[in-house]
Amino acid sequence: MGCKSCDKPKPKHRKGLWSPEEDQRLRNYVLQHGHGCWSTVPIKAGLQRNGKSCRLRWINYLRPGLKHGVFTIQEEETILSLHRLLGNKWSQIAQHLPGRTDNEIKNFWNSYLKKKVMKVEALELAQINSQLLNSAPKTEEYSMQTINPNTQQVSSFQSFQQMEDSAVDADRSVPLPHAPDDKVALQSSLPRLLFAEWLSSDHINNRNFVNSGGTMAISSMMSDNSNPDYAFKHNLLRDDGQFGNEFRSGLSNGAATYNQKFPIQLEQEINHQIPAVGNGVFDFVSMSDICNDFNMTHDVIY
DNA sequence: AAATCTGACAACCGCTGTGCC
DNA sequence: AGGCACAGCGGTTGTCAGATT
Repeated sequence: MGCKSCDKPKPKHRKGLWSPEEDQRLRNYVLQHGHGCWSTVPIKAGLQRNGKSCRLRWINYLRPGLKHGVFTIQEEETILSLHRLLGNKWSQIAQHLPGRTDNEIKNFWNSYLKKKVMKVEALELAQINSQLLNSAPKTEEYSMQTINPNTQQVSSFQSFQQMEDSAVDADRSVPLPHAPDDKVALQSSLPRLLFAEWLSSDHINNRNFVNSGGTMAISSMMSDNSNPDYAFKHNLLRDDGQFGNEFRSGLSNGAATYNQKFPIQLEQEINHQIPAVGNGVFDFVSMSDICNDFNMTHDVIY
């Protein structure tokens, strides 16, 4: 004895590429009636497809207003920036590229952009290695004079434009100062580092990042959800102008260290070093300040 | 000229989230 | 509360055309 649902004859759905006639039927139907419930569309439109397939075909190919063809340089840069910010969130990336679908962007990334990024990162890594070999610091600590703002970042979260530029423009090296008086100059020359996971989708969707002078800063949304409007800015420079231990550990251990260690460490420091707040080691800043000060080409989102 | 390789794109599959009953 | 249907998403696979051997 079988159950009723099992006895239902399963309709044979066509698979594979869509024919022009199928496209025409689907287009006509949706334009006239709207899609409503997609599972009923193929029946009403007289198609041998399942609803899911119809939905996908409409969204990715037939929907009015879609762009097809080559991605522009601007679109490419947007995808790179947003991918750094959001990761493989193709639908969210697609929202910023009118006329492009998530599927199209995903394919473009997998077939072209990913390779391009990997190539540049490999180049960057080789450059870092050769610089480290050449500078040969005497101790485990990195000498302030040998740190190049373009290369002190771990390659995986460096601005794509910076990576490309740094490969051809060695003059960007900024001599790093010893004296605290030079701290401001140093801070204004260094890129900021902002982790995407600390931004809400509202910040991502609604903010334009504009330039103003910069400080070397790690900006973090507080993990305390009761205070969502404030972030913590950690300058990573002690008052003597040297990098703190956190920065050195980030440098020597790679991106994972930043990502995993800093929120915890910051919380500990917030709890135990409150007197430091406001003197240049820690500063409270609003999330909007971070967004307004952030520059997509100078600073780095990870 | 034929076989093979490669890249780009289209479509499918499986999982998750959401709303409704 | 739980089951179901549906939409949406991201990873993967299939297909095809052009390039290469």
